[in-house]
This record gives sequence, structure tokens and C-alpha cells, in this order.
Amino acid sequence: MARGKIQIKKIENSTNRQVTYSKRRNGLFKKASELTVLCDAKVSIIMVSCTDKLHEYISPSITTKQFFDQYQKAAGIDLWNSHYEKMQEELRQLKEVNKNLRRQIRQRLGDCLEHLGFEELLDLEKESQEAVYIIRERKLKVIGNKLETSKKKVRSAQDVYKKLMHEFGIRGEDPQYGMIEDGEYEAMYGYPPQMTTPRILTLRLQPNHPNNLHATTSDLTTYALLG
Amino acid sequence: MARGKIQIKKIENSTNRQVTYSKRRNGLFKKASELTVLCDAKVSIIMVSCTDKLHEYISPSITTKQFFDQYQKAAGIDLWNSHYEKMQEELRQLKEVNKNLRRQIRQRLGDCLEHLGFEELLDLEKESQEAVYIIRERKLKVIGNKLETSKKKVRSAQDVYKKLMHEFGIRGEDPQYGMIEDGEYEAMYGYPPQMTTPRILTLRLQPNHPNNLHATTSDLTTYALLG
DNA sequence: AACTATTTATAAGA
DNA sequence: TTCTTATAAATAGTT
Repeated sequence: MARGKIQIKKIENSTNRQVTYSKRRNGLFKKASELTVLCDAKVSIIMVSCTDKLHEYISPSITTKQFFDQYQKAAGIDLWNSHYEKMQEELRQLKEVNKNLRRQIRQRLGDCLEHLGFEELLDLEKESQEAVYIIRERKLKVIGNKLETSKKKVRSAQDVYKKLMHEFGIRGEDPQYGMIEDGEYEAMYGYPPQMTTPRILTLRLQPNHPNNLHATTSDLTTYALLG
Repeated sequence: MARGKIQIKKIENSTNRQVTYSKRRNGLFKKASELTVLCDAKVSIIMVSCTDKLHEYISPSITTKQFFDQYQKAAGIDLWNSHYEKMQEELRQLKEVNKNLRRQIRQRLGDCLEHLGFEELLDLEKESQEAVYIIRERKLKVIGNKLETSKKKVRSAQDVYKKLMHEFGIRGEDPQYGMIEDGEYEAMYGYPPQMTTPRILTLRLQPNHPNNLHATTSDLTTYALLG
């Protein structure tokens, strides 16, 4: 437009491009403001440079928000709908998953079994029974740990006691308040000696038991096919 | 600008104003598109005429929505966010709930028991065991129903058979192909008579069994308090 | 909508 | 960045 015509294509020289951007931006905004006044129009210009800087022109007597609203109304376009609908779909799906998880839990608690097929029922029984064994083992392990800790504490208390007795020189005078041996201690609190370990073994053997029903029930399904 | 300078003030002649609006609008859009190309920038122009007609220019490679988003981000204006954030919060909460439900299920399957306290472990064991009994009862009820249905079908088959035999007049000639009595039928397929009912009763009595451990374990928690 | 005299915008250089 | 200025582009008024 001056000092030589230019091709309308991207200016490769970065500095040059920046200068041109600045000049032409001012030109554009000036034209916009003239238009606003001359024609009593409302203009909004928003520009983002290639370096991601944002500039805007907005006619006086209007806000950008009003512009957005007016634009949406006039264009009949809901710019946020696609985004919004995607979120709504995600919400719907999550709620569905949630419902299923809750139903699963209820079934594992013994509720809502009516809606289950026979095979599902058998699987559920097996799974649940196995879970009970695992949970019970874990419980016994925790019990074992607690017992072990208690034993150690008792033993260290005994040591302290022993030492005190020794220091006071009253060793052996009153057997009623004497030391408690390992086995005796457990018996006192209602624990038969060696009880924990065998019990775990017993439980480990149990899982084979309920499976006996399986053979039975497969025969039954055959019955159903008779008619 | 041509054929005489003009004052930048509202053009009073309506037709004239309309013409100028149209001409200058094209000029503005042309400038905008040149700027877009020359400087690799993004431009959005939205105009509303004094007769409330809307025109827009938007650089290719960008949508008006993207523009609005970018503008909001830069300007810190919050037009839709409250609604949007509410949805996001809802999504977050649902996902959290979901996670917890999944963990609950895993625990009911015997996983992740390490993170459970002792009391929780006891409750879980009790719940799970009770669930197993309920599930097993349900299973046996279903088996019972299936058996009942099969019996009915067999009985009606017998009736048909009986009728046919009668019609052909071969009644009683070959005892080997005679009718099957109720009890005998079950025995043939490996079901001891009266098996279903007693078995359910046995299972109903079981739930009291594992509770024996509870008294035991409360004693143990007392131990822990010793130290 | 086309024309064109004139104003305005701006590319290149400082 | 800003100023300068030759020149391209835009456009007001006319047809």
C-alpha cells in the first residue's frame, strides 16, 4: 500500500510481521471505531497474535458479555452445548456404573438375588465363600500378631518383675504372685494352647466342601432341558 | 476520504448510513483477513448494525467458541463457569464414590484387607459369612423350584404315556417299560428322597457357628490394651 | 452497483 | 517503538 505493493501472504521476517501486526491492528480498530460512530453500529473485534497476545476493540455502549449473548441469540448457536452435552453424558455413564456397583455390593450382601440367573448364583456363592475364608485367615493372622505382641510385652514385664524381685531380695517367698509361664498365661485368658495354628488349617480345608453341591446342580440343569 | 473529507459522526441520512455501513464493513473484513494472513494472527469481528442485523468475520483455523474461551481466559471474565464448575464437581464426586464402591467390592472378594482395622475385619467377616448363607439358601430355593417344575413335567409326561398305553390297549404287558413312581424317579437321577429340605435346615443353623470367634477376639483386643 | 477524485492506510526506511 | 513519506488502498459522493 505504500512504497511498493505487497503480496497478501505470511510475512516471514518476524520483526517485520510484528510491526505490521501492530500497525494494521491500530488501523483496524480505527476503522471499527469510525464505523461505530458513523453508522451507529456495535462492533467487537478480538485478535490473537501469533505470539498469543490478545487485543480487543469493543464499541462503547456495549460490553463483551452482551455481545456474546446477542451473538448466541442471533446466530441461534449454542457454543457450549457440545461441551456441555459431553459432560452430561459422562455424568450419566458414571451414575450408571455407580448403580451397578451398588447392586453388586447388595448382591454380595445377600440382597436382590431374585434377579440373578442360576449360574450367576452359583458363581456368587463360590466367590463369597472363598472371600470369607480369605477374610477369616486375615483375621486370624491379625489375631496372631496381636497375641505375639502381647506375649512379648508380658515377657518383658516378667523380666522387669524378675529384676525387681531380685533387687528386693524377696525371690520365691510367695509362689502365688510368682511368674507366669507361656502356656499358663494363654490358658488363663481362655485360649487353649496351640489353638490358632490348627484352626487356620481347618479353615483352609473348608473351601472344598461347598463345591459338592456343584455336581448336583449341573444334573438339575439337565432336568430343566427335559421339557 | 474521497470526494471530500467527512466528519466522524453519525450519518443522519438513513440510506446513506446503510450504504456506508455496508461498504466499510466489507473494508473492515478485508483488512481483517489480510491481517490474518500477513501476521498469522486470529481475528474475530462481530458487528451489529443499528437495524440489529448481525455480521461476523472469523479467521479460518479457529472457531468462535475457541475465541470466546480464549477471551474469557485472558480477560478473567466468568460467563459460564459457575454452571460448568458445578458439573465438574459433580463428576469428581461421582468418580470418588465410584472408587470407594470398587474398593468395597474388592474387600468383599478378599482383596486389600491390609488397610482394614481389626473391628472392620470382624464386621466384614460376619457380613460376608451371612451373605454366603443367604446366597446358598436362595440357590437351594432355585434348585427346589427347578425340581418341582421337573416333577410336574414328568408327571404330565406320565399321564400322556398312561393315556397312550390305554388307547393302544397294551396296558401292563411289559412291566419293564411301566410307569415311574415319584420317589423312584428322584433316586434314579442320584437324588436321595427328602434331601432338599433337611439340607436347608442345616444351613440355617450354621450362621451361629462362626460367631463363636467373636467372644474370643474381644478378649484379644483387651490384651492389646495391656501394654 | 460502478466510477473516480480524494482521503486514508501503510510498507519501507530512518 | 515512532516518524516519515511515497505509494497502495479505501471510500464519499456522484452517476
